[in-house]
Amino acid sequence: MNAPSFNVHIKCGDCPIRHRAVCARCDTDELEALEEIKYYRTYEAGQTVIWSGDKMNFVGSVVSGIATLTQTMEDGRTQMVGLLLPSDFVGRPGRDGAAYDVVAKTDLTMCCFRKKPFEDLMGRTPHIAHRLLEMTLDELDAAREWMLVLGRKTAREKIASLLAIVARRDASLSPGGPTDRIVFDLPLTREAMADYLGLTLETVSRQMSALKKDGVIQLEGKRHVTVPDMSILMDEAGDDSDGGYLV
Amino acid sequence: MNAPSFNVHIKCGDCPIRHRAVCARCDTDELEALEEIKYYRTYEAGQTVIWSGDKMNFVGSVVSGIATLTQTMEDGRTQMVGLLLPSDFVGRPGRDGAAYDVVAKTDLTMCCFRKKPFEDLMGRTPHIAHRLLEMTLDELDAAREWMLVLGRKTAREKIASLLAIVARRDASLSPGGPTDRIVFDLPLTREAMADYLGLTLETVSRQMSALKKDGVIQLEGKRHVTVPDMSILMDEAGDDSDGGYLV
DNA sequence: CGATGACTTGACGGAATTCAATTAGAGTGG
DNA sequence: CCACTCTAATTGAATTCCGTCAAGTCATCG
Repeated sequence: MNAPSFNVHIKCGDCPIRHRAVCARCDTDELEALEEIKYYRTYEAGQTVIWSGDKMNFVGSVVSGIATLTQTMEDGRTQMVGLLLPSDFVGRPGRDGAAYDVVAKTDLTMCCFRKKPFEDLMGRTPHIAHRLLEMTLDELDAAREWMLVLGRKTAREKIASLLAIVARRDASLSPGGPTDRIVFDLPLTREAMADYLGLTLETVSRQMSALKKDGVIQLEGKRHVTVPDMSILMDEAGDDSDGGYLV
Repeated sequence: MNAPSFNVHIKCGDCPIRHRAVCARCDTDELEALEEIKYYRTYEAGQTVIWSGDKMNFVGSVVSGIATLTQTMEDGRTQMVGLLLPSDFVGRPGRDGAAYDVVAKTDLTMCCFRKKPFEDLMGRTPHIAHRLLEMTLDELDAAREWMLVLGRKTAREKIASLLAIVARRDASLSPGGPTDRIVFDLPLTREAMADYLGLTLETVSRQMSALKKDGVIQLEGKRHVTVPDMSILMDEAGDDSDGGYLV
């Protein structure tokens, strides 16, 4: 088991998630205080960042890479309950134990703060507390959106919903009008998709094939997806065309 | 359609949810400021408190009664995404539109604040902001617990999980050791249970009958439930025996 | 007493899981 | 470069659980 490494360091001013993370509203002084107590960690794809039930002695933000939040039942059934993308916050101020497993799905860089100093700083810095509240409310909305997906959508709609989320996120990062074709790489294996969607990986595979056959998506290799017409995909997802979405 | 009524008034000091709601950490001065801007509303069972998409001009706490938070797809499929019990907070500071329908399931009393004054007060009152963050984090945990239920549990486990939650809540309010039999009234119709669990009402009914036949629960009438042995119910729910739970 | 709403029960069909076999692709080493 | 291995993914066949449709019960209320 390979340990996380600590060799990186970035100035907050140069940080790629500066304007989206928990520090987004901080002024120069506040950033300096954060700079004092922060440190970086990197994890390799597949490494577990935090085990459910373990004591958490740090909180932090995802700087780059993707991680998942999952719950597991005794008999091994697992459900992903969150997808952590750059700028997302990990950990809960005011609680010691971790409630979920956090697993790096790609190589991952985290900006960490020891919990106690961070909590103290948060007490003195309303900008941080306020931004964290805002982010937590967004996550709660995302979780509730996902409850509709898990509870009421068919397998085909679930797959389309997931693809739509990933497609949207990528579209927001790259240029091109809303009617343009969207191309992206799935950051998740079929198994991880299944864990997110409350399906088996076989069902995921079958529905991916079906969406491909029906021309809703095109596939090159297993992971490279092209969406020729986003509105058709949204239709398949069963959403009213706008949809307030994850992250 | 009968309008909500406004005729109640309670002093914050005498309020039954004083120590659990968003005002829980407020000192006397802060309570006075809240007292200034608050007002009560009551709704009858069945009334819709807020329509999804409507402009929200107030936020507030449930004082007594039960309400639900639901999402609906165009074709009518609905999923409950939250159960609002006394002390729970409704509304989102910093956002205008409501994201979900809020429906009173019993007669309901709410302690309301007009949104703008509340937001201003929150900016000046870290105790309120901090408590709201804490409550939102709890709700996020509850939503994620529920994602496991929706995504991975069988119909029987879902029913058992819901009964366990209601039983626990009632047990925490009334005396009796943890091994004692627990007796309570279901606050939800079969249909509301189905909406919560991502099932049909027929399946709910069948599984209730099955749990009754197997002696996991006893039923008098449709709603009055006795749990002879809580650990058996927990077993049926598929949880590891402790479980961090809703509310 | 009929009407209404909440709930139960049965029969059937279909969607998703389970079990199992096969294929594709990436990486290793002779 | 070509076997060989390992993991990820696809595909098929059988099974099962849950949803759909339909009928019927029970309690409450005007």
